[in-house]
Amino acid sequence: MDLMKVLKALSHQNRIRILNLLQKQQLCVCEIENIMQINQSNASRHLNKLKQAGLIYSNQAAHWVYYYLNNKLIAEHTFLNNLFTEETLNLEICQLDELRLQKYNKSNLTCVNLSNDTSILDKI
Amino acid sequence: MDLMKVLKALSHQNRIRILNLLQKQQLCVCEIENIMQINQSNASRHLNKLKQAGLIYSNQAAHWVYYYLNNKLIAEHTFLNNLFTEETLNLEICQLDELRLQKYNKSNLTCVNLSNDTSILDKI
DNA sequence: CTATTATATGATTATAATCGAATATAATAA
DNA sequence: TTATTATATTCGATTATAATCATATAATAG
Repeated sequence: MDLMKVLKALSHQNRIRILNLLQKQQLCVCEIENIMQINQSNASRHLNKLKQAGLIYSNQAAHWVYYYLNNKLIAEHTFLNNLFTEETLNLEICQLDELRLQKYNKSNLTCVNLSNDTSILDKI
Repeated sequence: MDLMKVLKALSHQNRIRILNLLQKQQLCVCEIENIMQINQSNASRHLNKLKQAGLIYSNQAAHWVYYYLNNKLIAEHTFLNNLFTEETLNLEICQLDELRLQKYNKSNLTCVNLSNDTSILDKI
């Protein structure tokens, strides 16, 4: 692990939000985009930075690229584990993200129809 | 604690080096400057950023301003404790810093005469 | 095949962070 | 008092990072 690269990857709020969401479940770019309410290229770029730092992996399924945590790395580096389990959720914005994630999970939205109707998430 | 502010403070190598050194003992600006072999304004600015993030405190004694870790904050946030006890020392540059700190401690140099003769540290 | 869609990337601009040199400030010593 | 010293800060320049828009790529559906 390149510690400085990881610490730099952790130094932006959007990336902390992404990592916090991925703790709950793997998500594809379009899901992250809509839950976090940021645009597509912004999401994609932050994901790439996290991937370059080794914090996440990706996995393509049809059109969609799913991102998920590198749990091995996190388990091997206690400070990462503690950061994600004890700290990130205290950020208000991360709490909002989780609310939107829950709402998304309870809805009938999926990657397939998400782009047609984001009104459920917009209201949060 | 402002998590994002702390994470941003942790995202620069010089600041990680400073925190790693302060784990061992409190140090004044001129000591940090010479041990890390960076210039005075660089040292002062990074120290200020760490102070603004709440990671360190300072204490003036005569001419000299000593900086020391906010151990309470670190104890209350396990990820910080783990970062400093398990990760930073793995950085080569931090190991070199510690060698220089040891050499400094064994020498007859102090804040008072440090500026006259830094040759001991230069050689490392 | 063509059309559509999700994601990545290029190009540009905007914003933020860092740096070294010089200066300001404040403490001390003479 | 004045001179000296340690640290903080200002300045201007540079570099790094981020954001947005447009386009490229690659997968799929029809």
